[in-house]
Amino acid sequence: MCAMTRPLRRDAARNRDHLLRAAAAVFTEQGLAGSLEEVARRAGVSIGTLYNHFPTRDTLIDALLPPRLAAVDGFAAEAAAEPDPWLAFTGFATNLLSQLTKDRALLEAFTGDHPAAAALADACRHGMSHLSTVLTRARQAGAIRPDATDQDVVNLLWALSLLGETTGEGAWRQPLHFALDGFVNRR
Amino acid sequence: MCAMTRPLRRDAARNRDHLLRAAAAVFTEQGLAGSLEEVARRAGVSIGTLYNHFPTRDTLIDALLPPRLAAVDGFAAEAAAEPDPWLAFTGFATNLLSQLTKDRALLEAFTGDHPAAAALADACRHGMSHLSTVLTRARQAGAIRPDATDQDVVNLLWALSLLGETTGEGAWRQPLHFALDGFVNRR
DNA sequence: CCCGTACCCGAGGCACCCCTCAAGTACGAT
DNA sequence: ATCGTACTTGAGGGGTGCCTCGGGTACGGG
Repeated sequence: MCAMTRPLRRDAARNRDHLLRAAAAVFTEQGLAGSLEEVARRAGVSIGTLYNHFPTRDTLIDALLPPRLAAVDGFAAEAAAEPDPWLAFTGFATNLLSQLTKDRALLEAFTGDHPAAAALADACRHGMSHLSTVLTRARQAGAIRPDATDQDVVNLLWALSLLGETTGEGAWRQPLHFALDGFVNRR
Repeated sequence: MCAMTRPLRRDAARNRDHLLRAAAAVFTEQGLAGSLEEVARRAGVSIGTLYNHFPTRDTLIDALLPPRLAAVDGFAAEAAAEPDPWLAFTGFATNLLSQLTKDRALLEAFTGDHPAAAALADACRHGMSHLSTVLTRARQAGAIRPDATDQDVVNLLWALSLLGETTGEGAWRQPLHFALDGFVNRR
């Protein structure tokens, strides 16, 4: 926990850094099940070295994902600052999707395709609670139809994320726009 | 083309049948990139025999998918018989999704994940034209918002299919219901 | 019943991946 | 400059999958 461990030797620190960068690239492209040998190759390092630094795939994932979660926290803050609860919700949804479709690893982390590591499970719950907050506000303001559950919204966003992952840029934007219209409360 | 080829020997016909059944199961579970050795194993046949009957993966796929397309044609007929253009559309969409989420191979065929065989490309265009027909009717009746393109609808359905494939049964039904509401024309 | 041949088998070559470990390298404290 | 050791290396064993091909099996016409 605390930084009581001796600092890494310079070459080791460099290698670890290269590995993390390479893993980010490979996981973003191939998902969390991407090839570790490919990671080592791209890092310019032997496969043995990869296993020295990260004994299991999950330790690598855990070292990699936390930074990316900052983005989601940022979206939540942005949503909290938006006075209109409906706009807060749609803005959050759009931001989240744009993030998830850019990064296959993040999507798999959120959707739990991988029996991954501790930090990951936390992250997932964290993101969900942000979404839940935004939704609750919209619901209390009467902006969202009352028969729509949190899970329905999650499923819609999840679906469009999967689409974005396979089609690449932007195919999800119009559908999201129309679909969200279907969640408006028309008393 | 015509059945000028000598009929198969009895054991060969049996093996071919077993292979097709096994392939259907494996492709439905694992997608069109599923293991051919697994197919041979489940068919109770050697891998060599599989390659005797189907020299490439695509010949196997082509022999397998056409029957399943009948279902989609049926949905289109049902939609044509429905007097209300909006109900025709939503019914068709629901039926299509329920089919695509049951069969990963069919979904991949439609979404073109696989650089597959001739019959498949036809099938895809065929299904699209059915959808286009239903949509055009709804649009001409003024039931659907005019700024929604065919592609937007396709993308939404595609997205929910992907969701259904990963979550299994039913997670797409409510989201589809709400999302379609967003496509209603509220002049 | 017999034989030609249509068909089947499965070992084996190739490629990729996971993970380990004994031997070698190079960092940095002295 | 020297040496202990933290770190790196890459061959290698085990696994899975694709596809081929030479030898064996059994079907069915005669």
